[in-house]
Amino acid sequence: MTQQLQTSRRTPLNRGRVLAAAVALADEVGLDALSMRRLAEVLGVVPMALYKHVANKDELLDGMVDAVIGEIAPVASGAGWKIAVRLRVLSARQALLRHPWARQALESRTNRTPAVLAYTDEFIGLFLAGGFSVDLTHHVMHALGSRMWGFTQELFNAAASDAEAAMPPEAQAAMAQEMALRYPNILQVATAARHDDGSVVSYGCDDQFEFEFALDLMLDGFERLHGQRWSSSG
Amino acid sequence: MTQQLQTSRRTPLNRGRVLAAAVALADEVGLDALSMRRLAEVLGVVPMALYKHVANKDELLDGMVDAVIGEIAPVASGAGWKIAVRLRVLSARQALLRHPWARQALESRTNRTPAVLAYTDEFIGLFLAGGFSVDLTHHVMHALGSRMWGFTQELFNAAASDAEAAMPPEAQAAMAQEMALRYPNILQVATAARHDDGSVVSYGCDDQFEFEFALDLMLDGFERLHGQRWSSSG
DNA sequence: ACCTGAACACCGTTCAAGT
DNA sequence: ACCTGAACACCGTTCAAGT
Repeated sequence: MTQQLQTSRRTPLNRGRVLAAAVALADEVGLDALSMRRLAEVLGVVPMALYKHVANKDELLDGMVDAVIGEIAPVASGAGWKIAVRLRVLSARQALLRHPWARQALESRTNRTPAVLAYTDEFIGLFLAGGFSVDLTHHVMHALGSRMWGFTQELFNAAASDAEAAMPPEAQAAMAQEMALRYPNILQVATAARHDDGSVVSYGCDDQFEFEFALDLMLDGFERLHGQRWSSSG
Repeated sequence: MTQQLQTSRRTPLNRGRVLAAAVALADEVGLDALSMRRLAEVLGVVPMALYKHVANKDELLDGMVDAVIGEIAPVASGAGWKIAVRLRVLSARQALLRHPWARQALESRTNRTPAVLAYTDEFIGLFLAGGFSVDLTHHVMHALGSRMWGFTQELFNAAASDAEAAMPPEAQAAMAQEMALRYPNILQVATAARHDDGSVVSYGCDDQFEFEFALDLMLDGFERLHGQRWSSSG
């Protein structure tokens, strides 16, 4: 504690140290618990000291997002567009999975940082290099949306089924009965899909499988449209 | 002001009035500016008075989401699964477009309210009634994700291009030149796609077209898999 | 039964001052 | 050049008290 404070005093703050500490703190406590004041405390510094290195909290978040994007593997060379896009998306997914807060940060940002723009530009380049028209590429990018970053909005998040797992058995049974009565279709689909846990809702699915299922569905669709020289004007 | 306060005193608060006021306030000022304290002020009441009608802010947000879901048109009867799903999604989209904050609220929620579950259950029912296997329906629901609610994560949001539109012409020109040098692919795709405004980034697109393009791409994919009796196990 | 007042433990950020 | 202290204008929420 005192040790850390002294170390901090010795080596002065800089933008890189602030961002690295912010990423580490968010990894540990989540994005909602990341405050300027708490970050300052970790760095052994008074809150206002941070404002010499980042303009405000928004810029801090931008810097954190850029750091995560820096972890995405570069484009595979020599592969066809479909394989290259697939690898890039799955690599982005790995980086985002290492920093669970990054998805929320990416969603909340206005997102025009150089790293975001560079990633997007390279991504578009994969389709153009594959012979896609500018027109089709544009719609394809919209259709992919956040899937470009390796994530999508899931139906229900993990927190709910974690809470369910913590419930006493009789409460779980009562919930299952209630679900069966009121929401029979959900129960059917969820029960068929459950893998490791016995949750009533559709968590405990193989997220990676679901993600690739949807990604491949879209890529196959893009391939088909490209093959038939699809155009939005006709 | 005094008038409003007196009216509020006459008719006591109840959950419905609190929720209606919250929806109206969020419509007006956005979700980030919606605070318990500000809502109380609008209702001419002290902040703590709200806590007799909603347990906390999370429950308030759940109630607001439920109110928006209540605006979604009921399922079309007698149509095939593809048309019924399409109509339902586009109706949800209309409801969400009327309340721009609802998307953010829906994303942030743990989302297990009765209204969310009921909507999801009916939605799943459309595929099952269309003859989809439980297995395929499960993956299809994951693939749709938030598209079920009529929205998807866009690449860049409107705020950025609004800011750009407010920039002086020479600054816009400088930005275009910078984009051309650094991000030529983005510029190409964005320039080809611009409709009404002259923005350098990909806003000013026809959102409705883009949404339906992606939705139909997925529905066509689902139809194809269903037709070939696709199963995840083989 | 319903509402209030005061308080607690937080936020992000500005401003003037220190070294 | 970099950091600090005090302050401002906010949050959500608890608790004991009022009517």
